[in-house]
Parts: sequence; C-alpha cells; structure tokens
Amino acid sequence: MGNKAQNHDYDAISRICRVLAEIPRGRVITYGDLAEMAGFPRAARFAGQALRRLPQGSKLPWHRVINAQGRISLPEPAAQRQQERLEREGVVLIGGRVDLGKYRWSP
DNA sequence: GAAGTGACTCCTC
DNA sequence: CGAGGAGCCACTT
Repeated sequence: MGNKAQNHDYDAISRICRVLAEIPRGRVITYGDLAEMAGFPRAARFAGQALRRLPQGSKLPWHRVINAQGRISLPEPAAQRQQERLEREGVVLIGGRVDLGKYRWSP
C-alpha cells in the first residue's frame, strides 16, 4: 500500500530514534544534527516534534538533544529535568549553556 | 489536498 | 548578549 504518514509513520520517526539511541552517554547533539544524521537535513524542527511525540518511559536519551545555541529548548519544568539528567552524565552547563565545542557528539 | 504547527536555525538590528 | 523576523522540513488536523 502507499501509506506513508497516515497510520504510523515509523519510517521517519524510527530513524530519529535510531540516531538518538546512538548518542553516547555524556555527550549531546543539536536538533539540526540529529535530523541531518537521520537523513533529514534542515529539518531540525521535525526532530523536535519527533522527540515530543516520544513516550515518557522511552529509554532513548532524549535529554541529550539541545539546540544549536547549546541551550535547552524545552519549556519549564521539563528543562530543569533535562539539565539534571545532563549534569548527572557529566555534561556541565555554564549559565544554562552547554559547551558544544566539548560535548557535541559527532560520528 | 491545503492550512496550521513546532523540544529549530540563521541572519540582522 | 538579547530580541525580532524570515526560512525550512515533515507531521497533524
């Protein structure tokens, strides 16, 4: 059948999840890079939507995804949780900002 | 099939 | 460094 994004778009989402699962502990990735690695260049927003659709009990490291400015794009209070998770992995936030030059993950 | 939406990014002021 | 605006992509309704 020609169903693409009608019932369950496990095609694009699964790619995002796959890349997400590859992010090593203690590292972070930007929405833009995540999308690009999944095969959707310039689709940073899509990455965000995919993560937003992610179930709560997901084992995927959604907290390792931040914006290109090294900041958490998530609204409160989720942002606080994400920051704590990152710090718990050793990712230091200075002024609510992550040093992408140090923690940005690249394959 | 068109219009709306967003956990974005880049450029300019 | 912060605020504002246009551009982009794929999903959702």
